[in-house]
Amino acid sequence: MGRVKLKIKRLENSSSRQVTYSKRKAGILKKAKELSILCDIDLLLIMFAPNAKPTICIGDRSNIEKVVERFAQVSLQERTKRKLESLEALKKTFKKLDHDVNIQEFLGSSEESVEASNRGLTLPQDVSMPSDSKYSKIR
Amino acid sequence: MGRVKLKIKRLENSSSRQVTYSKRKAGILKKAKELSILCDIDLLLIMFAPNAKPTICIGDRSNIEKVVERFAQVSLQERTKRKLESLEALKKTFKKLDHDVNIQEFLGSSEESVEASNRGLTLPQDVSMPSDSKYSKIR
DNA sequence: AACTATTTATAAGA
DNA sequence: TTCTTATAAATAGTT
Repeated sequence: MGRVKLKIKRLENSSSRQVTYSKRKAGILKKAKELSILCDIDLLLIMFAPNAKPTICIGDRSNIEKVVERFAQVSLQERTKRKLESLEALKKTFKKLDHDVNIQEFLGSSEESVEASNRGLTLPQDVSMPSDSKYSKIR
Repeated sequence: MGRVKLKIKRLENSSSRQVTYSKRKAGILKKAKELSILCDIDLLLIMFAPNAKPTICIGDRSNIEKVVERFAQVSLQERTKRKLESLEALKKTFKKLDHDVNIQEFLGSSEESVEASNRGLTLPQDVSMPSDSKYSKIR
């Protein structure tokens, strides 16, 4: 939205990146809060901008620890599956809602991974954290 | 957006709540992904709808465990502060972007809590989880 | 699942 | 940073 259509790729100009972050952060916080109220859901949104304090938003239904606990209850395999499902949903959304398609490069192809996940196979190494580990432990 | 302006309160009709959740979930996932790409930030969004599988979205910059770990690194006091800051930002946003004000009831008054948090005092009981606890432990 | 009238978010500019 | 405004995008109710 705005005077021109924005290409969805990293904004290279540092100051416009900052300005865009401020505006869009406010927008997504609003959306998150509205969604949690309208649809009565638990929700957690965390944003870590470089050189900035983290921004944390939770739904009205619960406190942040409860949401993190619920997340921790989700098994590694399940988490991977959910992430891939969201990716698939995103692809659909970008196809439907966008006139443009250039963001789809970022989404990549994950059909194989989804299948693998459904069979419980070939989980990527970089998400192989046991579901009962201490998240606070630095690796 | 839409034919009429929606009041931001729990949708009591179960089926319209479902429909709204589907639509807005897709919208916020898209927003989250765009923000993470445009502004190059770590981001985690989790939504738990009743009777539905959790929806998980992460930014392009990192894997989900990294984001949770970073969150775990944030101290209890800091987390409380960040949440309250987001609340304040939300209030501003709703004042600016909305013509309506009825959501502000939900946001409540937290100025006192922010001050208390700044002094490191009177943290609410319901967020009093030690930062080094295991999140996976059920309470 | 689609459509479309409207509201809402936001990119650029002041 | 804050406000304004033109325009793009999201979405509520409808089909």
